[in-house]
Amino acid sequence: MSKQKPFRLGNLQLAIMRALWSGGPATVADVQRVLPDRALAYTTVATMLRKMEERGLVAHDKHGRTFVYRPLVQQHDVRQGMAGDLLDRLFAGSVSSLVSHLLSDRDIGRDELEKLESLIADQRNRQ
Amino acid sequence: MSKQKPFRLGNLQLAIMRALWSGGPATVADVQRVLPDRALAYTTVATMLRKMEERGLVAHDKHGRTFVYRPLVQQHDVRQGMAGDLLDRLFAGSVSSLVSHLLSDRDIGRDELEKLESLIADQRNRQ
DNA sequence: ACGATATATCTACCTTGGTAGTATTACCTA
DNA sequence: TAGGTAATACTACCAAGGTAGATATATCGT
Repeated sequence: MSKQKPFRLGNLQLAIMRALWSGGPATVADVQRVLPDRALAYTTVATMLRKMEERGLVAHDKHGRTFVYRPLVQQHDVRQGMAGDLLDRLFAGSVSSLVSHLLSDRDIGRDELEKLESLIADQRNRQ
Repeated sequence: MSKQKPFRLGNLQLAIMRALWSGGPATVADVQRVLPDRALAYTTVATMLRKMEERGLVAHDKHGRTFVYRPLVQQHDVRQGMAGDLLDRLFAGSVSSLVSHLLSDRDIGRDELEKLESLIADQRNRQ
């Protein structure tokens, strides 16, 4: 578990990964269409996907002459990497400190709170 | 509260901010000396501090002809900004989802768990 | 068969973080 | 007062994220 380097993804790269994770393999046009609000040029998306392929984040298969991209890294790993990175760099590894900041800044619903409670209860039983 | 743009700080910038937050106002030499392991050239630190001043992250006063830098942004705000940013970009705002990833990836001590519990209890009572 | 459209490739540019060398200037000390 | 030291200023460079234009090419509908 947990030894890949910490996946420092930019905003656009993350948006693209999200699109691929949730929507499955997609062409450049697909990704462009699904990208939220941001009206990006087709070539911008194409260029970004090419750069991401170089970095090993995605891969493509050819359907006819069209590239169909798919994610190579899993959402879980990216989440793990980036969250752990932030935790260490900004909160010295203290989860409670991180959560404390989040709770004080945001409105958290009752259901979220309940989920948190049961997460912690589970963790307790596990130790 | 919470409307400043999301403070995207790099690694070195964060390290420098941490030094200023915890050690108080400092000269370039101070910061260089205190920076962990990384043996950076004096001018590297100086350049970074100048760039950070342009961005409004720090400011300096003159003691004689020596610059003494101090933080302009608070640790709390940076934490808030970066944590909230990550939360939205990667976990669709779900704190429980973030915590779930963190708990499954790391060894959390009993004391941390207890702090988390009481944080959540407090939040419950507040609603 | 032809033209419009979709697709991919290539190239270029800007910004920011990061790193540092060189040059200049002020200051202190012998 | 001359020379070393420490500080700032200036400039340059690289990598990566992001953005897109221009160009070439394939494909599809009429």
